[in-house]
Order: sequence, then C-alpha cells, then structure tokens
Amino acid sequence: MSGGAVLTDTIDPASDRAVYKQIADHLRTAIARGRLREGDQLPSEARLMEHYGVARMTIRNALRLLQDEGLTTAEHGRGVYVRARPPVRRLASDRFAQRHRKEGKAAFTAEAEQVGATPQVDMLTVSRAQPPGEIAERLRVRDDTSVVVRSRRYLLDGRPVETAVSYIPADLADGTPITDPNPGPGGIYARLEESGHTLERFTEEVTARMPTPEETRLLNLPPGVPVFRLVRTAYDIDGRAVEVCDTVMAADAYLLAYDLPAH
Amino acid sequence: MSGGAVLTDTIDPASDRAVYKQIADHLRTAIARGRLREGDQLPSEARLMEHYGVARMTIRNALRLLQDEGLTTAEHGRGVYVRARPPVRRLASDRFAQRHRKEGKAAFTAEAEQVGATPQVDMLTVSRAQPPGEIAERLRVRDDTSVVVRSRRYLLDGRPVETAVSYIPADLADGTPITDPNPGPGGIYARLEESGHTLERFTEEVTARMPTPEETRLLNLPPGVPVFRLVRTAYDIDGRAVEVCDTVMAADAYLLAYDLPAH
DNA sequence: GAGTGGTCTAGACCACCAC
DNA sequence: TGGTGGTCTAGACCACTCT
Repeated sequence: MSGGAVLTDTIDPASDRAVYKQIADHLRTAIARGRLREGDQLPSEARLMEHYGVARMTIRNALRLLQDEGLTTAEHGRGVYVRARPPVRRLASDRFAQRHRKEGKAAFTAEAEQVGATPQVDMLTVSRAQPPGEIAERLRVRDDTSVVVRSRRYLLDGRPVETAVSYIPADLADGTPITDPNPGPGGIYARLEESGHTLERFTEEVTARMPTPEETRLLNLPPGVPVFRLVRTAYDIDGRAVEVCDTVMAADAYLLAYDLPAH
Repeated sequence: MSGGAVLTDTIDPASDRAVYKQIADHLRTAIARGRLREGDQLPSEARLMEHYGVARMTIRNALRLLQDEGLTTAEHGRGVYVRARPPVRRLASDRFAQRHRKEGKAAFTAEAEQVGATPQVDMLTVSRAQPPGEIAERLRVRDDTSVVVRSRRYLLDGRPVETAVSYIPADLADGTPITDPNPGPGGIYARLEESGHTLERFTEEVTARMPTPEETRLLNLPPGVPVFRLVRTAYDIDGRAVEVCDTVMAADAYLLAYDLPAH
C-alpha cells in the first residue's frame, strides 16, 4: 500500500530519454514535491516493476541514480528510503580562537557540548614518522624530518563524523604531553603555547571529493555522500608552521563558515 | 593488447566479498600503483569478461564502482579511461580584497588572467524578484522585499566551472549599472562602494554534495564529481548585508583557501 | 515464511566512435 | 565495419529483516 500515491506517472517508451532515467525523474519529482518525505519508504522494486511494466534491472538502474545523487538509501531486507539529512555541524571561523582554548577543552569537545551532543574520540594512535611530501611542504621541513603523528576519529552521539591526522615536528612535541595519547586540557594547541609557541594564525585548505572505500568504512558513509578534506596549518607568532592537521569529514554533516575582511 | 599488463590478478569465488567488488579492487589498485595512469584506457568490458570469466553485468558493476568514486570516466563508443584531474583553481581568502577590485576587474576575470586562462561569462540574466527564504534571511530583509537577481555561468578556456546567482536589495541596485547586464569595471562591488556602501567584510558558507541533474548539465559534470555550494554575504561598514551570492562549483576544479586569526 | 534488496547469468539490440 | 559502452530483458539464487 505504502507509496501507492506516488505511482501516478507513466513512461514514454518512444522518448529519447532512457526508461530508467524517466522512472528516476518521476521518483525524484515525488521527493522534491514532498509526496515522498525524509524517511519515507519508496515502493519496492517488485512494485515498481509491476507499475512500469519493465524488468528489474531497469528499476534498479533508476534507483541507483537516486542513490548516487544522495537522495535515497537502500537497506538490505528492509527497503529503499528517502535519505534523512543528518543535523549539520556549523564550523565557525573562530572555532580555534584562543578564548575557546582557554576554557580547557579541545575544539571538538567544546563545540559538541555546546550543541548538546556527546563527543567521543576513538582509534587514537600516536606515532613517530616522516611526513608525506604534501605535509612536509606545509610544515616547511624536509620530508625526512621526524614528526609526531596523532591520528584519531571523532564521533558525535556514537556516529563517526570525522577523521583527523595531526603532524607536529618532533622537536616541538618531544618533552611535552603532545607525545602522549592524552595531551591534557586544551589539547595540543594549549601545549604548544605553553612551550612558547603562541599561535598567531591558521590556514585552511578545503577540497571535496567522493570517499575512498577506506573512508567509506571509517565514517560509515552511505553512497552518494562526498567528503570534505580540510588541511589546517597552524603558525606561531614567529611565522613558523607548528602543526598540520589533515581531516576528512562526511560532507552531509558539515557547514564550513568563514569570515573574510574586505581590505 | 593495451592494458594487458594490468590483468594479473584473479578473483576468489569462494570469498565473502562480491566478485564485482574484488574486480573493482584490482582495477583500483592498478590505478593507485600507477600501472594505470591518468588518461590511460582500461581494458574493455569484453576483455574483462574474458579475463575474469564472468558475465557482463558483473564487469559493469565493477566499473560503476570506480566511476562513482570519481576514478574513471566512460566514453560511449571509445572506452573507459582513468579520469584526468583538471587543473585546480585555488581561491585565496583575499580574492575579494579591495586592492584587487581597484584594478578595474571583477574577481573572476582578474584571477583567470593571472593564471593565463581565458575567462568567459555566459547565460547572464538580470531580473527582479523576491528572494528565496534562505537568501532573505542572510540579507536580513523580509522575503517579500524586491531584490535584483543577477545569474550567470563562468567558463575557463571554454569549460564551465561555476554558476553564480547574486541577490542585491533593489533599493541599493536601482539607479546604478547593477541592474544592467554589464555592471562596468570592477563589477557590482565597485558600484556598491561608489554609492557609499564601502565593503567591510564577507562571510562564506561552504557545503558539498552531489550535483542535481540540472547542475550536472550546466557544469558538464562527469559522474563521481561532487559540487561545492558557496554562499557569500557581503557587508558594508554599517554592518548592512548588501549582497548574497549563491555559487555552485565543480569540486574537482577548486581548492578553497582561508586564513583564520588565532585570537 | 514472506518480502526486501544484493549478486550474477546469458543473452539481445542500440548508439557512438574510429578506421 | 568492427569495437566500444548504453540499455533492457527474464530469469536465478542468496542474504537480510521482520513477524
């Protein structure tokens, strides 16, 4: 019964447009017009086959189009549903401002608690290695320089939303809690400032692409959701690059906000 | 013969992992390892069927995975190729700084010429309308306020890379060339400043998602490429929002760079 | 057990491209 | 004209979910 009302259109076999695209158009329109809402179940493949009088692969091709556009998700054994948009985290451009750091919380934790979500960090590893070329360039060090690598995954209310890998030159990290899994209150930025490297500015470089299979697994991403890659470089007041943080975020869960002066 | 060297692996039918995923893994590895480089042609579907001893749909499912990841593009009648990454435009955070504006060029034109590319604008329309709710909020006007809507598409060396729609409150635009298709040297920001609305700052809000079919058409996007949506709001020195610009960009062609102060 | 989507086969015809 | 990918059919068996 469910969804019967959305099956009102018929296809035109004489049209130049492929049948599966016409079917996808119908379903897409039904979603756009609100005849199918977030969380609603689409008619089953069997029902769509019957309604349009086509083979199963034709229906599956149509459904795949919608999935690739990020409009629907298929759940094995249950059905195909209109994708529910997750709540969006707005990352403001002052999120690394010193005043936040002084409250003794790392950026992610502070933000999460502000919106009433439960933050969590897992898969935390700390190691020592030589930085990838791309990272070495940003740190302005040779790529055989030793750096401390801090890798971790962030979760909100149990859902993984972001992976991050920080690279800190070993000469800055050694002898501080930065080499410990838990770097202490305020995070590694607080430790860097304590050892005399007062932070002056950050740069962020943002790109977007489809996830690798590895990222799909780590972030538990459904098909049709791209990722942001954000590479942040922290500079101290002497202009030295003291950290590079390479993060990958589920794009449907984030809005990045920036302030730009006009002069 | 081409690509024969990449067909070295065999599949394990007893594995839990679907055959088409195993085949995709092989090809993905061949690309990652450089056995297949940008622009190289993959073995044809027929050749892959023969090599792996599977049906055509199994091969096509494998190729679709790679395409959805943005690794390959299929060209009808020619073959499947490793996607060539287009040159990336780096958008620096000072791109709307006044000093650039004073040279008499609009931002896009100035930038393009700097990198030796030929800029072009088409599909330019100027109209008067009421703003969408989302835009009205950012302009801090009622959504029945009249705004001038400037819509256009930007191309670099003939390739469409960006669509943009600007909304300017009618009381600011009327009586200026902002209501003309060609707003004159320096673009609409120069005109706004001439009429007393010196710009102080911008905010940019960045999200990423898969394109709609309409966007796919306008930007001539291959499958597996997401889009950036960037909504920029311009504020004058009185704190008034004087323009909102809603842009959609092919994500594989852009890197967004921002500077953030640490205090 | 009934219903759902996931995988796979073995064909067919078509549209597009290069030679 | 031959090779390429694009669309479509008509089945089969499987894995998963819910009752």
